[in-house]
Amino acid sequence: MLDIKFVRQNPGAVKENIKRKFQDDKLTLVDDVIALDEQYRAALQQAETLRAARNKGSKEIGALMAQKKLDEANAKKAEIAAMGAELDELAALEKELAAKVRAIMLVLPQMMDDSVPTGKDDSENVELATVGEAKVPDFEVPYHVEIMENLAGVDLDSARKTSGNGFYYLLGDVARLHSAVLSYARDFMIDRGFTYCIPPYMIRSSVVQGVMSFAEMEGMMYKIEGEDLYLIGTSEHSMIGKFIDTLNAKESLPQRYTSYSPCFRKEVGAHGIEERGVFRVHQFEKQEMIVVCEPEDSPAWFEKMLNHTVELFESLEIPVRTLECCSGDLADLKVKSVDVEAWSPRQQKYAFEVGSCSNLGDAQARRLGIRIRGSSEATELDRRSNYYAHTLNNTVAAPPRMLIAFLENHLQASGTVHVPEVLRGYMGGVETLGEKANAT
RNA sequence: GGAAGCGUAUCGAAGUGGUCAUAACGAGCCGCACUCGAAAUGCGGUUGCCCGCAAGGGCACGAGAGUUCGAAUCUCUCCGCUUCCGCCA
Repeated sequence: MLDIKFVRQNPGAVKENIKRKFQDDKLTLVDDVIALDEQYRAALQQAETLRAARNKGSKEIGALMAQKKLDEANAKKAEIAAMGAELDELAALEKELAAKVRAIMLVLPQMMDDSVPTGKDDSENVELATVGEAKVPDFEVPYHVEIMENLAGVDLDSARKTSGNGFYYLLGDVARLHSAVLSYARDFMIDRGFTYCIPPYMIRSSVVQGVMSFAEMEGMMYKIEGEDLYLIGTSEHSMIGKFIDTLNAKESLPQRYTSYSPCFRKEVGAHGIEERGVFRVHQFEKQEMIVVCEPEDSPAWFEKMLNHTVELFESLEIPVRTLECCSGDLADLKVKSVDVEAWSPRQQKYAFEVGSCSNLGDAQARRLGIRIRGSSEATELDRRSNYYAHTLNNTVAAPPRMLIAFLENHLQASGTVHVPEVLRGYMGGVETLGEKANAT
């Protein structure tokens, strides 16, 4: 959400930002909201003037009552009661206008970073870098479900019966690999100064509305029947929500967490839920990182966080590329976003989106009330009022999707799967998966 | 899940329909004084949001709604906390 003052003062820039996102239908909203805001402030002023008069009168009644001047008090009461209707009307108008302004403000996209390339949709995202050697094997790499089945590592038939499409049973070495990757990712981030956290997996609607746009909420979030609770789509939701309505001391920033959680997503409208396998599923697990920081520090944190993920994949010997989200593909709350895509030896392209690093600027902070206490320097001139923090989030590792990339890239011609050095400690020292199966 | 109690500033806590919310009282924190320095003591300061160029005004006592000329105070709903009971990993 933007600052209404910013919109008022920079309508041109706001419109330009909307155009760059190819959301021309929202252009008229800018002038609409400025006009509504003006009406709102006028109504507010009128209502406040009336309230001031009422407060003053009520105080006088109190004084009269104390002096036992009942007649005068009653006369005053009638006088103020007469103002009641007008005040009610103005209060209703004020409320209505405020709601209208907010409704539009929630729909206006966040101002993007200048560095975001202009483009209509995901086809115009821009490759930034490739890391690792993208290999094309000299044998045929099967579909990931087949690789997993060869390791006796997945049971989709049973999952369809118990839960439906988009769910899975992971078994044996594949399940262990799943846990190993998460544990390794956790420690990888702890080593980089992030605090490990296990958050609530359900959150209230007020928090949901703070961390994402309405459209996202509809398409992603599972609601618990009869409760004001939603299953989280990512631990980012709980982790940013953790800071709701806080006024933070400068010294307490940056806040850096790496959080683990299962993630639940409806994937409404996502064509791909029909995709066979575990690429797009209703339930997965994720090691995440989030940062709450000073506004001026968010671009630097963005780079650092992105590098962490790239380095993690490098250490797992999985080639990746970074792909900058273009303006049209960038979610409305985001200032900037870069995806990490893993190499698919089977498809011979970077096919797997395994991470997404985003700078939300003050969008979530403004919705949730995450503020920083301004300097309290003695002199008035140095005194800086309180201001909104910036929030960022990024994937560390999200299996089982990332296991697809893992298995494809580490599959050997023999059908076994190579376990990279860094993961062996989490796999009981195993260097190769599938050897026993081959032997028998 | 049942019962009772509670939710006021950084913390403890008073206020139970108006003259106490720039929130009593106590503590903490910051500054100053005293001191060689410190402790102790004394004095001063110390919530946030909104409108406004300003003067000023409005709002907030967990959240929301209601009663009233007027609500921290009365009523209702919700959220949270504490204690006891029940249940449970």
